[in-house]
Amino acid sequence: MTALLLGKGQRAIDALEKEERRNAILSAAERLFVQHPERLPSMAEVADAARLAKGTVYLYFSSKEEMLLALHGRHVHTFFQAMFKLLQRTQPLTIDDMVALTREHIVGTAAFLPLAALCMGVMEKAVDAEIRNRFFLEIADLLARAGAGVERHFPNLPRGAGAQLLNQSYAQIIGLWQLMQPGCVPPEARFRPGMEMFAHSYGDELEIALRALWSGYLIQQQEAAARMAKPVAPAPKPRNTRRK
Amino acid sequence: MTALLLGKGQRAIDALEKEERRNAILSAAERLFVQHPERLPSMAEVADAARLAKGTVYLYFSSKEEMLLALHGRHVHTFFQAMFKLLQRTQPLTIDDMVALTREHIVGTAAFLPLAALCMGVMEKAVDAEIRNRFFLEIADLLARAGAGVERHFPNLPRGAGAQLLNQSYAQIIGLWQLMQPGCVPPEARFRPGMEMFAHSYGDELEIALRALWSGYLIQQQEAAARMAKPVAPAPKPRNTRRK
Amino acid sequence: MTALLLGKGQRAIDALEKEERRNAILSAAERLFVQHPERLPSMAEVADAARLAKGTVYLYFSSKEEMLLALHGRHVHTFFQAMFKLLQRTQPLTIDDMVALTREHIVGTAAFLPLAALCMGVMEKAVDAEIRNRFFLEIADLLARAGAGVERHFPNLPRGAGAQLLNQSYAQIIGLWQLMQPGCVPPEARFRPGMEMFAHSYGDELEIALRALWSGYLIQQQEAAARMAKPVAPAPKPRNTRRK
Amino acid sequence: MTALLLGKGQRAIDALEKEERRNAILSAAERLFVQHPERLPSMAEVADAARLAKGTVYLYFSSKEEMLLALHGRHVHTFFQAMFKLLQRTQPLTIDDMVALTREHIVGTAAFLPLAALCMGVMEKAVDAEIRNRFFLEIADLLARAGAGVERHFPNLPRGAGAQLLNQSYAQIIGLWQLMQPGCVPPEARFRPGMEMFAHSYGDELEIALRALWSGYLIQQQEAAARMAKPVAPAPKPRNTRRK
DNA sequence: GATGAATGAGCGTTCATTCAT
DNA sequence: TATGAATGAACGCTCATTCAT
Repeated sequence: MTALLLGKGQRAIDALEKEERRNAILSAAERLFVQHPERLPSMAEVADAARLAKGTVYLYFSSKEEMLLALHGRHVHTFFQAMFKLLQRTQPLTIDDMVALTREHIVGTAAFLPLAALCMGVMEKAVDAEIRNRFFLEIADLLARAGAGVERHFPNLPRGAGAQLLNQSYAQIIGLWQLMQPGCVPPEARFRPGMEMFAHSYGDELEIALRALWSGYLIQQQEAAARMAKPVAPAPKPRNTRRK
Repeated sequence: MTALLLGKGQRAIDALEKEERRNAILSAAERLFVQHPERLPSMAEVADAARLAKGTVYLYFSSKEEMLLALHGRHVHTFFQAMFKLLQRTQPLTIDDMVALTREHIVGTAAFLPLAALCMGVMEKAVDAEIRNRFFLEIADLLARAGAGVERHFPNLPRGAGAQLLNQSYAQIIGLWQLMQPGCVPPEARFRPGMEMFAHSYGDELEIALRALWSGYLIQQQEAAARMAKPVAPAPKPRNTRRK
Repeated sequence: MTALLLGKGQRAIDALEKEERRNAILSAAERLFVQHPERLPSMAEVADAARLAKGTVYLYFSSKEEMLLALHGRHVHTFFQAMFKLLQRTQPLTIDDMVALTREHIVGTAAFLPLAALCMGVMEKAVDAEIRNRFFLEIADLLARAGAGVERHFPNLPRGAGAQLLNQSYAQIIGLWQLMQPGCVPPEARFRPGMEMFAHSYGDELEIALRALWSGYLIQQQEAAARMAKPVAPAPKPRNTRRK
Repeated sequence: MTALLLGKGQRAIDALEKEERRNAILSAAERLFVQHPERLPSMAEVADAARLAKGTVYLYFSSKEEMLLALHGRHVHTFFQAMFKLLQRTQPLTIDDMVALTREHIVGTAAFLPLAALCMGVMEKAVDAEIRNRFFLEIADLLARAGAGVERHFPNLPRGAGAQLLNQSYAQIIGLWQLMQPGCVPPEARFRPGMEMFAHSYGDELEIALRALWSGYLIQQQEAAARMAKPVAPAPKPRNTRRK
C-alpha cells in the first residue's frame, strides 16, 4: 500500500511505520486465510508470511484473537467506506444498489465471510474487554451513520430503522454464506437428486433474500406509517401476508 | 428419553440401549457446550460428563467431528419434527406461527445456534465424506418436505420456493444470532450512547427480520405470479420498492 | 487345514477343536501380518479376521505377545520338520541343499522373517517366563537334533558344531533380511548411482552369504581337526586368510 | 562432546550450540534406550531425560521416527569413522582386526543393535521419503568407501566385493544379536540341559561366525579368480565343500 | 524494537485387556 | 465357552505465548 516497505529486521520507529507494519501483518493473515478458509492460520504461519519473527507479531497484537478481530475490523471498515461513498450520491438509491454493494465488497472479499463466521464464536472469548468494547462502539458508530444515510434515501424509515435494516441484511449475508459456503457440500453430491437446493450460487440466492428482506421491511414501515396517519382502522399485526 | 437409564459402567447390549447411550453422549456434549458456547468441548470432557471412559465415546462416534455433526443433526431433526407437526394443522399458518416455532425450537435450544456457527466452518472438514453426504441428503430431504408443507399453507409459492424461503429464514436466524449473541457485547457496554442497536433482544430483532423477509418474499412471488398472468406489461425487476 | 471348521460362536469343546481354533487364530494373525508386514496387527483385527470376538482370542493366548510367539514358533516348527525330512536322506547333503531349504521354507514363508524381526525385540518382554522358557527349550531341542543331523552329513564337525552352524545361518538369514527387506529402500532410490548394493535380490545375496559361511566354517573345522591330528605345527589363529 | 554445555533452559543460538543440543537429545534417547532396550522411549521421556520441554524436541526432529533414524545414523557414522581410521593403516589388515573393530564399536555400543533391530521394521515407514533417501545414500556411500578400503587390504576381491562382504558381516552381527540378545533367554534357563547353545557369549559366537564368513568368502573369491585364470577346468559350483 | 528458541498445557486417538452377560 | 462393551493409560504432536538475547 505505502511506498515505505519495511523489510525483515528493519525497525518501525515512528507511528506511520508501525501502522504500516501492523497492516502488513493483517494482510499476511488475510492472505493465509484466503488460501485455507476452513481453518485459522497459526501465529507462526502469519509471522512467516509477514516475514517477521513470531515475537514481533506480539508487539502489534497482544493475542491471536485480537489480531483476527483487527482483521475483521479492517474488512468492516473498508465496506463501510464504500457504503458512505455510495450514500453520498444525490439520486435515490435502490435495493439493487445495496445488492451490488454487497456483491462487490463482501462477497468479493474472499476472507470477509469465512472470518466473520469463525470470529464471532471463537474470537471474542479472550479479547481484552476494552478492546472489544472499542470495536463494538466503532461498529455501532459506523452502523448508525450508514443507517442514517439509508434513511435519507429510503423515506418512511423512522430513525434507527436504517441501522436495523443494515444489521438484518448483514445477518442474512453471514448466515446464508454459512449455509452455502463452498466445500460444505461436496461437489459430487451437489447434484444428486434431492440436493437441488444446494446447487444454487451464493450470490444469486443472497440477492433474492436481500430483495425480499428490504422490500418486506420497507413495506412494513410504510404500513406502520400509514397506520400512524389515520388511526381509525389500526390494522393490527398482519397475521397472514396473503392479502385479500 | 427412555425409561431405561443406563448407569455408569452398565453395558449397552441391545440396539435400544446403544441408542440411549449414544444420545447420552450427545446430551453430555450439549450440556458442556451450553456452559461454554465459545469453544468446543474436548473429548475427555465429554466422556467425563457422560460418566464414561474416553475410549467408550469412540465406540459410538469415530471422531470428534462426527460426534458434533450428530449433535447438530439432532437439533435439526428435533426442529423439523416440530415443524412437520405444525404444518399438519388444517387452518392456514401465518408468519407469526413460523416466528413462534423458531422462538421455541431454535432460540430456545441454547446450543443450537452456537453449534451451528462452529459446525459449518470447523467441523465438516475432516468428516468422512460418506457421513457428510448422508447428513446433507437428510437435511435436504427434511427441507424439501417442510418446504412443500409451507407451499401448501402459503399459496402463490411455486414448487421449491418453500424450501428456499425456509433456507433464507434459517440463514437470518443464524446470522443474526452471531451478530447479537449473548456475551458478544458486554452488558455494561450495551447501553452506552451509540450502542442502542445492541440493546435489543435477539428474539425481538429476529421477529422483525423474519416478518420482513417472509412478507417481502411472499409479495415478490405474488407479483411474479401476476406478471405471468398478464405478460403484456412485464414489470421489470422492481428497482426501488417505494411504489408510486 | 482340518475338515472340522468351527464357525463363529461355535464352541470348541474337546482338545482337538481347541487346537483347531488356536491354529485358526494364528493363521488369521499370519494373514494380516503378510498384508501389512511393517506393523503388528491389533488384537481386534486378529479377532475379526478369525471371525471371533476379541475376548475369545484371550481364551487361547494370555497376551498379544504370547500369540505372536506361538505364531513364530509355528513357523520354526514347520521349518524344522522340513529340515528333518531332508536330513533323513541317505546321500550326503550339500550346501546347495541347505540353501534350497532356506529359500523354500524361510524366504518363501512371507511372514517368517518380518515376524522374526519384530519378535525378538518387542515380544519377549511381557511373556510369562515359563512360556518363554518352554519356547526356547523347544527351539534348543530342535536345533540340537537338526545340528546332529548336519554333523552326520558333514563330517569333521565335532559335536555341537552342527547346531552352531545352523544358528549362525539363521542369524545370517534374519540379519540380511532386515538390511534388505522390501520397502526399506524406496524403489525409485534403489537404482540411483551409489545405491547399487541395495539393488540385489535378497535370495541371491543370501545364497552367497550362506555359501561363504558354510564353506568357511567347514574349512575351519577341518583345519582344527588337522591341527589335532599332528600337533607338531599348531598353526596359530590364522591372521590373514590370504594364504601364501 | 563440546566444552560448551548448554544447561536446561539455555538457548541454543548459533549452529554449534544447536548441533550440541541436537546431540544431547540423541544422547538422552540413547540412554533411555539402553535402560529399556525392549521398547522405544516415548518422546515425553526423551524430553524429560534431555531436561527439555516436549515441544523443544520437535524443534530438532520433526517426528519420533526421524529422531530415532538420526540416532541410528550417529551409531553408523561413529562405526564407519573407526573403520576408516583402521583402513588407513599401512600393514595389511586381518580378519582379527575386523572382529576387534566390531567388538569395540558395535557390540560395545549398547544401543546399536537393539536400535538397529527396531529401526528397520518399525521406524522407516513414516519417515519423510527425502530424509530416508538421504540416509540410505549416506550409508551406501560409507559402505562403498569402506568396501573399497577392504578390497585394498584383502586382494583378490573384485570391485564391489568389499561392500558386499561388509554388508553380510553386518547382517550376521545383527541377526546373531537378535538370537542371543541378553534377556532373551533368562539366566536361570540358560544352563538347563539342552540349552547349551544359548550359554555362549554373543561376542565369542560372533567372532566364530565372522571368521567363518570372511574366510569362506575370501576363499570363494580366490577360487573364482583362479577359474578365471585357467578356464580349462571350470570347477563348477562347489556342491559340497568337503574337498577330497 | 526485533528475534526465534523454549515452553508445556492440551488434544484427539489407539488398543491391549477385562469382565458382565 | 464365547461375546463385545467398556476401560483408561499411553502416545505423538500442536501451537499460542514468553522472554533471554
